[in-house]
Parts: sequence; C-alpha cells; structure tokens
Amino acid sequence: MMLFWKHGYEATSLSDLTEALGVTPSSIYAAFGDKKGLFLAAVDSYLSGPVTSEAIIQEAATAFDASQSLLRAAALGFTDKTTPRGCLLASAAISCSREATDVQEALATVRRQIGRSLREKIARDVRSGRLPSGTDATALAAHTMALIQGMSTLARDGATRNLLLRLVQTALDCWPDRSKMKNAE
Amino acid sequence: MMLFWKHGYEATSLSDLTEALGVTPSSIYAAFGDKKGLFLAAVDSYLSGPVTSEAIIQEAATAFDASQSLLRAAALGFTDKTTPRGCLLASAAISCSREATDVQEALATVRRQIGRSLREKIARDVRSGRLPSGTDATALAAHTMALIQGMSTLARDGATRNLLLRLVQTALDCWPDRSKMKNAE
DNA sequence: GATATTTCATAGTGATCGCTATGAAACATG
DNA sequence: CATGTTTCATAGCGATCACTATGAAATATC
Repeated sequence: MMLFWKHGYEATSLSDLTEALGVTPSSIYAAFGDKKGLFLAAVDSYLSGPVTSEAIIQEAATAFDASQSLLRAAALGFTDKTTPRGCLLASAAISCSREATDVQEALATVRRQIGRSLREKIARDVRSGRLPSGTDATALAAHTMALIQGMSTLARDGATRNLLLRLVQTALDCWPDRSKMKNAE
Repeated sequence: MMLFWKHGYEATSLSDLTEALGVTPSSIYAAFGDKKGLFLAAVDSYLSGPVTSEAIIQEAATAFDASQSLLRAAALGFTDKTTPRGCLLASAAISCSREATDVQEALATVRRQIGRSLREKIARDVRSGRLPSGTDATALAAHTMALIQGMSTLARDGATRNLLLRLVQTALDCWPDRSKMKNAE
C-alpha cells in the first residue's frame, strides 16, 4: 500500500512489491490474481484505515461538520510523517496508460461516491432548514472534494501541515450562514 | 502534448509519440535529446497557450479578479471538448517511478511558482488596504491553487463544465470583504 | 510413516520499455 | 557533377515489464 501510495499504480513494479513484501511473484499471483487485484486490495486497506470518509460524513452532526472533519482529516493525513504525502486515492492513478483505465475508473468511482455522500448530507441540511434553501449542495460538495484532491497535490509539492490547516479554515468560510455556524462550534 | 496531457509522462510511450507525430525515434532524439526533453517541450507549449496563468495574475486589476479569472479559466479549460480533460500540470506526473522524480519536481516547481505569484498579488492587495489586514494571503492563495488542482481531477472524473463553474462561484465566496467585492463587479 | 496435496521460490516466458548504431537518401558546397 | 554534410528511417540494443511453467519443500491425510 505504501508503495502504491507513493509511486502510484503503474509506476510500482512487481519487483518493487516482491522485494518490499519479502515474497515471490508466485505468492502474489496465487493470493491476488494479478497486479490489479493486489492494488485494489491495497486500496481497500487504505479505505479501511482508522478514519474512513464515509464514517466521517455519516457521524457528523451537520453537513458543515462533515466537510470540516473531512478537510481537517485530509490536512493531517496528507502530511503524516509515517506515510507518503498526499492521498492514495488522489494520486495513485490520475493518469495512466490505456491498459490501466479500469483501475483509474475504480478510483474515480470511489471519489465520486464520497462526493455523492457529502452532497446528500448537505442536501439533507438544506431540506431541514439548517442551511439556506438556495444553497447549491452539489457545488458545495464539489468544492470540498476538489479541495481534498488539490490538498493532496499541495502536500506532495511540500506544503506544510500548518498551511493546509489554514487553507481549510479559509475554505470553511465559504459556507452559507457562517455566523450561525461559528456560534455552533 | 495531447498524449502527455491525457496519459501522463510515464504512461506515454515513445512508440505512442512516434506514431502520433509520424516520425521515428531518431528524429525525436535528435531534436529533444530524450523523452524528458520532449515532455518538457510539451509542457512549455502547454504553458505558452492562449491564456497563461502568469499573464492572468499580472493583468488582473485585483487579487480577487486574478483568482476569479484563474478559476474560471480552469473550469473552461479543463472541460474543453477539443483537449483532454483536466490540467496537464496537475495530472501528467503526480505519481511516478523513482527515475522520473525530476520530471515530477519540474512540474511541482511550475505549480509552486504560480502559487507564489498569486500569493504576492494577494499580499499586495492586503498591503494596499484593498483586502483586510488580517487576511492570510498564503492560505488564500493555496486555497485557489488547491481548487485548480482538484478541479482537474473532478473534470477527469466526469464533472461537467457547469458544475465546475458553480464550484468556482462557491469558492469565490470565501474571499474577505465579499460585499465590497460583489459591488465591484 | 507413506502418499497426496498445497505452498511458493527459481528461472524464464514473450512483450515492451527508452534509446541508439548503422546506413541510405537528401541536401549543400566546391 | 563530385564531394562533404546533414537528416532520418530500419533494425535492434540491453533492461525491465507483468506474468507463469516447473519442481522442490512443506503440510495434510490416511
């Protein structure tokens, strides 16, 4: 997972993997079928980490809290000293050859699903009156998702954790009814 | 450039390039030295396009206008039907093997430079009083840069131009002194 | 303890990678 | 027209890619 996280799907070779895992190719192919299977298993492992996006969204009291928690978790997770910088989902298969299109699409599906969940969370708050009725839930969710993807690149480019956290604070000011939100904290 | 834009640096093979250009490897190596040289030339061509980020920033009347123009140009450029989706700078070398680290770093340098220019533009407006004195110019610039990178991924994942433009509008609401800004339009 | 089954390392498959040595055609110079 | 220079396609370089056939060791079954 660390190798895929750092170098991406296609740039991580089987010999890199066998060396890191201390096993031989035959073991990998017996267990995972092919390189793609191992990668998808690594992605599952990544998504089953201590903090999952889906859990953050569902457990947050409000849509604003969900977005805030997602962004803060990203700022912290993307600059963790014990893992590669950035986000595996955001960097492992952004561009790839024609042969790896399905892997690319698999990650895109995960990203879209997170965005959909967040949009639903926001839409619910709009329906319940917690957010102004004119709020563009889709755009607001896309804004958070874009920030997360972008923060991954910034982290890879060397941005500090402090900068990302300040960036998050700036971004949260976009939310409608800011004054009410701030009082709620 | 289109190939690198679509598939990235490492996933674009020399045979892809020779086939697309209608030339043979020897011509490429005579003209550009190696694959990296051709890629950097393609990046130069990309950066010398009709709208350059640097020109947008310098020519904008205010920092807010600069950020707005950058984001709108990104929303339009990343969903242009005549070019690959997303941004070459943001997608061509996000993750790569150890051998391509310098290419990755070259793109990171370009990205950081754009961010620096935008930050300076914002800082100037803060000094001149056009923006509130407490404004975190670095975070605000990083916010715009993260959005651009993230919008590239959203565009690649299938986001429509309309959604990206609404996302931009949402993001622009982050800026301090919003009421004044809106009056200025 | 002998046999059947599974596990996995060794070695190597064809294909493709970035890149280049060679030589023929095209051009410029006298 | 002859000669020297440049241009670039053909063919192939070694290295590495994802992947696998083979066989020995380890385990399970009787």
